[in-house]
Amino acid sequence: MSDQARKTGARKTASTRVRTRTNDPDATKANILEVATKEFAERGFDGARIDAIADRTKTSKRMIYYYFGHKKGLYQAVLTNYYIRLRQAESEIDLEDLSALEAVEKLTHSTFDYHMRNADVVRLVMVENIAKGRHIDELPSLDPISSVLIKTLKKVCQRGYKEGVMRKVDPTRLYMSIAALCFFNVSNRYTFQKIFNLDLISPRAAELRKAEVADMIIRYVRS
Amino acid sequence: MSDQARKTGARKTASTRVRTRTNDPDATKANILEVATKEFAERGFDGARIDAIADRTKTSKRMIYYYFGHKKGLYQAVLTNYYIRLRQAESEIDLEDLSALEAVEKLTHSTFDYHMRNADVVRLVMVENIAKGRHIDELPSLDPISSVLIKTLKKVCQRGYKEGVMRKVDPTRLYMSIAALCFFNVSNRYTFQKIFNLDLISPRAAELRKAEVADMIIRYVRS
DNA sequence: GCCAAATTGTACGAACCAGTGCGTTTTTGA
DNA sequence: TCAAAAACGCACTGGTTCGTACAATTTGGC
Repeated sequence: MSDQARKTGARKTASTRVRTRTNDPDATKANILEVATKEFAERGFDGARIDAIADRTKTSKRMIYYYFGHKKGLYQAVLTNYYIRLRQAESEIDLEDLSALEAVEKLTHSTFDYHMRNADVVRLVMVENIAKGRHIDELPSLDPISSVLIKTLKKVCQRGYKEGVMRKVDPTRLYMSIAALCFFNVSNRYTFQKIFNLDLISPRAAELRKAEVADMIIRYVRS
Repeated sequence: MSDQARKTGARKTASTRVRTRTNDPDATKANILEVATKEFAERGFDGARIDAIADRTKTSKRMIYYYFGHKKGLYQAVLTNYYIRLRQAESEIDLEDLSALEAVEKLTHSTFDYHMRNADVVRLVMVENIAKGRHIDELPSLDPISSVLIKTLKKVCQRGYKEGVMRKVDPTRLYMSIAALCFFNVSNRYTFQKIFNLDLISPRAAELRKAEVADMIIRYVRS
């Protein structure tokens, strides 16, 4: 884990120094973020309790305010942190060595698995959308364009089109469809299960649905 | 509007009597529900403020508690009310006179439009899923099975299969896919727009996406 | 070793908010 | 007409929760 490296280490200003300290701000911050992520994902922005976060942290409430200023600042830090992790996960998907259709299938499978495994990320996104994106809008750092994933997918789409196995499809909109199908399974779990009495959680049901989603995407893109 | 009828009228016990009254509990309740729906959809369960609801109501906070007991009770009433309206909207879709594929297409279009037009309903569902369905679980009245929509869709699927124009597909899972694609556009509007810089709201973009979604569904079901 | 700056702990305050006590008006049924 | 029940309004409270004042400790540079 790169968290470990961060804990005993590097500052932005003096990046290679290694220190052992009892006051360890980076570790403390990381610890707070981890706990806060769970709390915000679990209860939403307004439902989240700073005291509850503080209790589960190795440190105190005072530190939360020291490092993150306000509840909103903490939440925004959680969001930023989540996007960093998401990009990492995305960039780890290797589609180069596959045929175009196989690449689309693998991407769909990976996206599905990622959403299933990271329900708290899905919930965070829901929370932010309920807030109408007002927190994420204030974050200057995330430049909207630089999504590695879309670039990769674009290449795949172009390759598939040239080889004649795929129709011409817009990569961003294709990804939106993939994301929609993968996201829904996690995001709408509780209501859909209640209303339609359908298992969405068990590993077996998940595998079945994953295949179904991939099938749907493949049928959509192939010529 | 049937609200108007309700305002000047009928009780469960004495159903045909017409009264003019200054104390009008049914209108008051309906008014509270309407305002509460907006507030809960806008701010989530924890973010919603009873005082804010009361202010926008024709009546007072005391009345909210008189009729609905607690915040939770009010929220559950809002949920129930929403499901009643949803079923109504569903039952108004007529697929009988269409060919199987046309029926699937029309259902997709209708579902898409419904979600676009009723963003507050979408938000309510998100809110309830953030709450892990704990409120909806306590509602005894909604029997999970009786979804008119699924029954209709089942007939369509069987018809299409017999006629050889459709593959064999499970109607509930098909509806899940339709719902996922339609829901996402509204639910993840803000974050998706921010990250991928994609218009999701304008009528033109909506029409385009609607056609795309329907296309995807049709390609999935046809043989 | 010593000082300024960076960290951390404790206890508290002020605002906010769900929910209520109590009194008043309106309606219903006889 | 009258009493009981239902519908309504005002003002308040008790608990919760974000955020902070203040004091104490630790660290890095000299």
